[in-house]
Amino acid sequence: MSESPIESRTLADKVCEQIVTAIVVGDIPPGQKISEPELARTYGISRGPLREAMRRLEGLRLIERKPHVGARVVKLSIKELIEIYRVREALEGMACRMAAEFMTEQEIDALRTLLDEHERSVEQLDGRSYFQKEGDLDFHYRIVQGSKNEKLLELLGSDLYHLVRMYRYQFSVSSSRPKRALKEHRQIVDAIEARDPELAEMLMRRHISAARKNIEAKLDVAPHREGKHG
Amino acid sequence: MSESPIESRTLADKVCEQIVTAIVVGDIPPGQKISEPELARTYGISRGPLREAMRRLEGLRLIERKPHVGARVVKLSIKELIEIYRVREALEGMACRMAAEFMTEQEIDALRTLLDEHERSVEQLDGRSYFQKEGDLDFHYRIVQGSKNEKLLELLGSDLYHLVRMYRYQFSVSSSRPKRALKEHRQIVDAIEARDPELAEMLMRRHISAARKNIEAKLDVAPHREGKHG
DNA sequence: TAACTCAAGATTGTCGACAATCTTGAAAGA
DNA sequence: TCTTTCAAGATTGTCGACAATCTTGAGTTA
Repeated sequence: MSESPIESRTLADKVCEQIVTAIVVGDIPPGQKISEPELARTYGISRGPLREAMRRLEGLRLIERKPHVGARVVKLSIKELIEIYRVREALEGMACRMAAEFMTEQEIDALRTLLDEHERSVEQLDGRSYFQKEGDLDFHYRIVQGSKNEKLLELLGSDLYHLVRMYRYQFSVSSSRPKRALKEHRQIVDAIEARDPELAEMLMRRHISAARKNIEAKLDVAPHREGKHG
Repeated sequence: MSESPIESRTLADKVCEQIVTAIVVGDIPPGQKISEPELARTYGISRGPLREAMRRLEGLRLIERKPHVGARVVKLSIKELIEIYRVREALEGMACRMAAEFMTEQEIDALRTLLDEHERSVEQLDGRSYFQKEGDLDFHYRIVQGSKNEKLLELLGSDLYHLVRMYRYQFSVSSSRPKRALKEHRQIVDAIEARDPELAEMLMRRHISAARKNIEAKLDVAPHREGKHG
């Protein structure tokens, strides 16, 4: 099945992946204008595949293009971050509901194992490094997988995933209360294991909603106004 | 501001729009393999912009590409249709909740006017033509706009919109009970006007969930199995 | 007869060059 | 001095051609 490391991935795909990482971790800063010939030289390819990669980045909402003007890396705003949390609340709530129906026992066990690892990580490292970044995303990603709904996986796992990572890296937004978050994660797994879709959805929505409100409070954002300048 | 009919839309954009319509209404049938040189000749452009357009179609999930093999129009399946309804239930539910908070009085009035038009359409045409296709989408689209959440608008209005239209055209899926649907629409607007987010979300979710269950029952789909051959 | 090999054809991926558009900086005029 | 105009430069959009890969059909062999 997966023994042949299919190198038939096209140049555009590989370069796209590299640029995604470069943007997410901040090597290419937000707001930066992107010069096609320059980037093409940087990655040693022609403008053709580079433009294909950029079109894909546009689909991921990581860059914005204007005809005859050029492309620039999106600049993150608090407003958009809040909006994304609303979307996640809706989508991941539904995913959690369906995970309570369709997740297999093995997947649930693996989820518990993951939470045990997180607990050790929280205790040892005072909850700084892993858990707050990729680890938390791991948990959420697995639940989305457990929903067995490929559309949800596409939207959350492919479209929003990179943006969420970008925010975490650049704004250092993270649960800021790892132990509380971990406890909520355990409650969610309990609900899934109990095959209680209603409860599972409610807990996930509260979990994400709490994170959003935490950010709103921290950054003193009036939630009912549309702050144009972040 | 908006007096100059900016024709600076690129070739790829215009052709992309044409191909979207061609796919949605079935001029290019599902499963059809797409030949780049042929399509390029058809629309009188070169392969360069055509490939850009196709990359965009891929982002809209209207075609699927495999490296070195080619692209083909997605073939719709009942399974995917059901999945989309789940996504819509989650996303439009949230949109409706937020619309109850942020929609302006003018927008609510316009929504009522739209429903009046729908009612006439339902009475006169026995609910066949307009209401069952674009009209219903109008209603849902306006509520998403009313949420004032641009991410929701992106996901529902740009990404899922064309797929939903495609299903409507090709499977003739429509509420099949226009009067019932219209009544539910009115209830939703009532909740929005009453500024009751909880109720608004619940009604919208029930509205979409009912449509999904209706399809499942009609097409005799076991909702808990993953039917591979649609 | 069935399965395998391989070569011809077609298709996609990639490249470099030209044309159209936008941005800039300086020069001219009020 | 400030505003306007315009031309040079750079950047993006478009095109045609070449290279790499896949698909196909015929031919060969067990």
